Amino acid sequence: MADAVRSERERAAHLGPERRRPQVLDAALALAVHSGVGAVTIGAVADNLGVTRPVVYACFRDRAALIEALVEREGERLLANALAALHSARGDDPEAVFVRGYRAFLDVVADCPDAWRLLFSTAPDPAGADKFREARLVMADNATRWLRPALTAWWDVAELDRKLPALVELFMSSCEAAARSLVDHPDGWRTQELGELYGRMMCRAFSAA
Amino acid sequence: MADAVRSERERAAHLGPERRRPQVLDAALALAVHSGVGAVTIGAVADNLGVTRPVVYACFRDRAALIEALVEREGERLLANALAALHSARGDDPEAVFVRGYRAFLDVVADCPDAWRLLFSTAPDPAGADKFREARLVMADNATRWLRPALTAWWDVAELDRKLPALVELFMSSCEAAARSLVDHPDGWRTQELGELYGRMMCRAFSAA
DNA sequence: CGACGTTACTACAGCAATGTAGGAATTTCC
DNA sequence: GGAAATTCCTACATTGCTGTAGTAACGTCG
Repeated sequence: MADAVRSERERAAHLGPERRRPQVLDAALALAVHSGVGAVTIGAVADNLGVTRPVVYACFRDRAALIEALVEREGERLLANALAALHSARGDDPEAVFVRGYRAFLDVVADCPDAWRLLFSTAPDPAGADKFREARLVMADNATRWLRPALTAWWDVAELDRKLPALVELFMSSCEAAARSLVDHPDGWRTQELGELYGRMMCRAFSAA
Repeated sequence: MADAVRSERERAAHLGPERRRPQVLDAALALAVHSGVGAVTIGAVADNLGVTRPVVYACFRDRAALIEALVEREGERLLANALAALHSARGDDPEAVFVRGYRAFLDVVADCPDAWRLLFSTAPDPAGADKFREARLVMADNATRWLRPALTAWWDVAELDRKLPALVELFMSSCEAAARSLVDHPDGWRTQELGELYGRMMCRAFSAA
């Protein structure tokens, strides 16, 4: 099938693979967020970009490579920001630290909500499934590294090693919940208030671990 | 393409659509849980069942109808059990109620983990997307109905109406986290212990809402 | 045992997406 | 201005899945 029956469209600019690649990823991200990773077909990306499919193939070997590159780019962007957020949350008063942490985290999500949606609220496609898992694992790993010393220092949690996986699971999920609250009802809450609510609540929760 | 090049397989039993239908749903569920809803193709279901595709089409009008029926069946199973679990969690002592609630909930998940996985940790397929949303909404709705009176009666939470969506989000996520802990690391925790941990923690969290 | 209704199988047509080859337009460089 | 390189487009072959038509096996009832 031709891309356009008798194209009305202007011939696309002569950018070349190097300069085209980021545009392709942007179009793919928009599609993935709006309609799920399954909707990221070469054809759909090309259409969205006002370009024909071979142009996309010039940027990425095949569909799998495109998805992987997308997950990698967004994962790195998110991870870098989230790490900075975690590192910014230090201090002596647990509740204050938790609140700062959730606030910083929510600022990150508010800053690049699509990266978050891609990695945490869409389907892990058979294509970049490994990349998805990897990106999420890295996040969980960093969460663990932040959580463990906090829990030992402040509350001396018993049997921490055994509980830790479950606690990390809860922590990650609370972050997802906070992010969803922000992303799905953007009018109701500012990051500051929402961060305070979640920080206060989850601080209490972990103090009872 | 023929279903088998020159079928070695025995001819399948003469069951007829009525008796075949539940088998088809079982096969579809196994596929969806193992490889995502996207992997639920008519052909894959038929193969998994040792049957040819037209047999599946005799049970369900098309792929969409199959997915919808699957989500509906599993959603109802889960909902009925989860409702019973919530209703079993009543009393005067908040922490005890929370613990009973999470325990009962985890028992439900342990009882039909695949139903849970299908609805909450797989991709909402473009096919039954509405059914997915609906099933999840019903669960959230029931959570809200349980949470609201508890929060007013025990802790007289300020601005409850405004906070409630965020609190429900957190509550649902905590349930997902608990379920994941159970399903992904089935050796580490029994439902009783895990329910107590989560119940204690989340009770504290909500008391600080 | 023989005819009829039910069930499953084989084979086909259609569609949508993948990935590729060769030709046309544009830019660059002399 | 003209050749060469780059980039994009049209067109095709292939694959995988959907949904359907016609045929062969099975079971049941007279």
